[in-house]
Amino acid sequence: MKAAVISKLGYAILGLLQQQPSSGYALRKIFASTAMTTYSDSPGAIYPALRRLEQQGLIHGSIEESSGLRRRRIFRMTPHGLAALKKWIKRPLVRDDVIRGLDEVMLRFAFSQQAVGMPGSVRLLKSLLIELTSYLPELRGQLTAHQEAMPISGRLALESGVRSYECLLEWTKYALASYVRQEKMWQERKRKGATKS
Amino acid sequence: MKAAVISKLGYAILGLLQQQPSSGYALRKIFASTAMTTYSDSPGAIYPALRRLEQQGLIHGSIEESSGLRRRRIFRMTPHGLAALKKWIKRPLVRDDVIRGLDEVMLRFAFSQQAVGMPGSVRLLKSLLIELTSYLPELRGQLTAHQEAMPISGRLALESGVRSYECLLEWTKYALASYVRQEKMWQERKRKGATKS
DNA sequence: CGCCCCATGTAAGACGTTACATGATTGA
DNA sequence: TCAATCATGTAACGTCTTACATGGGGCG
Repeated sequence: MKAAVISKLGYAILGLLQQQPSSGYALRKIFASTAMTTYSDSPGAIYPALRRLEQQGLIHGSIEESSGLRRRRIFRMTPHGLAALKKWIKRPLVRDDVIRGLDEVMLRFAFSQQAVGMPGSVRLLKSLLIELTSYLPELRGQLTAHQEAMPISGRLALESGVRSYECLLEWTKYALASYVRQEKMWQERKRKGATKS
Repeated sequence: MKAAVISKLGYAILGLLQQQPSSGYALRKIFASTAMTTYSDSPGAIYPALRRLEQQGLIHGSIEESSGLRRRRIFRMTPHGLAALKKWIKRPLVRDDVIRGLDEVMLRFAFSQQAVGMPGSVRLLKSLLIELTSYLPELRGQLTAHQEAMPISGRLALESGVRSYECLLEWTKYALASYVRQEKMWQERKRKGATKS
């Protein structure tokens, strides 16, 4: 069995289709207009990506004739697609994900709640926390080690990297805290509901 | 005349060669071991990139026989290469650079001081400041607008984006301030030197 | 009628990834 | 002598970019 290889754009599409079935054009608009602008909205990227996903049996497009407009293909996620999405989100975080693929990690997190539930989101955050706390000192070390040999702009650029990771670490803690809060509220509601009934 | 198209990796190489002539292998080690790990250290990326740059006349490699090891090609930047690097760094910042190509902007800044001097670095920072201050409110607007419709993890992911831009804005101000400080010191030294002589 | 938006697609080309190939030198 | 490191390269493959093509529908 071939390990289904799916591009980042592919996962972004899968995640969006999980939220609701959409046409290629609707996806393009999402990529073009929302904060997901990091992903390509060009037809030359999206339509081939959709075809690949369909050939892998992860999504399925059906022609919708109802509206008077040109035929539109609405894509839906298949059970296989959902499984692939879950697997991707649950994949253990490694150092390399944090260094070279942070945007992909954030994408996984963004879709995590719907796909694997709150415990899954929390797991992802916790391993992100671990990776960040192990990587940051190393990066700071590079800064102090090389700062003599670098022009000011080089040092500042490196500092910007350190800062952005520090910022992300803060966010991770904040996100975890808000999940804890959420869970407490949920428990509370459950308790109240139990006493009432 | 063809507009020399240079990839991000190409510019990264140009910038490093500006600092000092290096072999392909040395460049690979830099990409593999320093904070520049975002750029590929695979030979399949670097050697073709070097060849392209050489064909465009931006760098020139000369075989160094001296050491007993296998022949090594040391690449040096040509005047054309320096011109291309400067042009790239001076290129006006647009919204899109900030949204889709922040890492490239940081790369430009990192090399700016050596290539175009402190005034060039400051110019880059100032336009980054402008773009960020115009983009951030828009991004925050998206957050408030869509937050009802998103799962918590989606909202948090978007918040992480907002925060990282806020963090970058802070850094930009900090970097600008340290250039101002630097300039003051420089003026100071000049004044003292003048009184002494 | 011309123009813009909806909506889908294809083709050429550039670039990076992965994997393989080569070969010399150093050290266990 | 076997493995690791230095050092350069090539080939197949996948994906994105850019640009073009097509065609219906609404609007001034």
